[in-house]
Amino acid sequence: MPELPEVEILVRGLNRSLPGRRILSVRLGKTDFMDNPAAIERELPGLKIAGVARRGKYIVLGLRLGAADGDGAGADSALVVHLGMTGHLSARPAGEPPAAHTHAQFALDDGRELRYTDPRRFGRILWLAQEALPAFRNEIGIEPLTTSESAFSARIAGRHAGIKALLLNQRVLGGLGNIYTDESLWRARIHPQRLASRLKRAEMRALWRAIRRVLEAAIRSGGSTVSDYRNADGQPGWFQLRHRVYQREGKPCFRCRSNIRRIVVAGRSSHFCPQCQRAPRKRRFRGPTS
DNA sequence: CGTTGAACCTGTTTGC
DNA sequence: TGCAAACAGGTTCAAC
Repeated sequence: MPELPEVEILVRGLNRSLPGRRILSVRLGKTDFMDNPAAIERELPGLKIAGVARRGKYIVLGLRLGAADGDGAGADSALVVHLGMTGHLSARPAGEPPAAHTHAQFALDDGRELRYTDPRRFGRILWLAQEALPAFRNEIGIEPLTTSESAFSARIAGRHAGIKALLLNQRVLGGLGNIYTDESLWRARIHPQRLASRLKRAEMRALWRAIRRVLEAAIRSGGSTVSDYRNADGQPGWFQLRHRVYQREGKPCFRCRSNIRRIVVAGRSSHFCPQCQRAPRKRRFRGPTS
């Protein structure tokens, strides 16, 4: 469910009610997707949630030992959550029966429980001490919404790799997934199989602008709900109604009415307009020619 | 460096 | 109707 816009909307929602709450106790279910479940059970009880932030697709709950109320700055440690494909995080009344596949429950001091639910368990949960936070943040690439175009170019230009693979690489750019990669490439009129090193300067600029505009528009629409995404209040997003290519195979392009196609690029379903997004001359990895 | 395919796990949709 | 295959918002790792 989760790419940058969905995580951002969720983080904003969590930030409306979590800061200042204290974690009373922890209950874990299946823990095979957690880095160190014992540390989570040991460290979290008694800590206060200072604030909720986002880094790429990760949710970072800043935790603090002290009694001083928080503005989110200066956390002593953090609970870091990645939603994978099907993860959900929400605060529910403690008396409410947990949804199926709820694997973590954090009892709060206001009668609610912060619950993590994830049928496929492709998500990730870890606890990081303050000293480990900078290294964690550095593993993730630039933030699309708060970084300059020149920083983006520096990370992309000249690299001998497919542009789709680069945009999906979280060490290059933090937050883009399959939906927003396809949507951005369509807006920039760049074929997903193009090589980054072959992009012209104008194309790089168009791509950067497309990424930012798509992400900002998606956030304004509350994110995309393709199947089961819900925000902190349990509400779906609406940006899926504005998708131009994602899951629109065989439907007409919004610009030229050509039929949208779907091929596999970088191991992922990739949707594009064959007319607006011209294929590179030398197609990579073709079968024998006839 | 780069690419591909498989693996991780469950649920839903599609096809025969 | 029933069962199998395909597919899914993500990441990681082995192999080449």
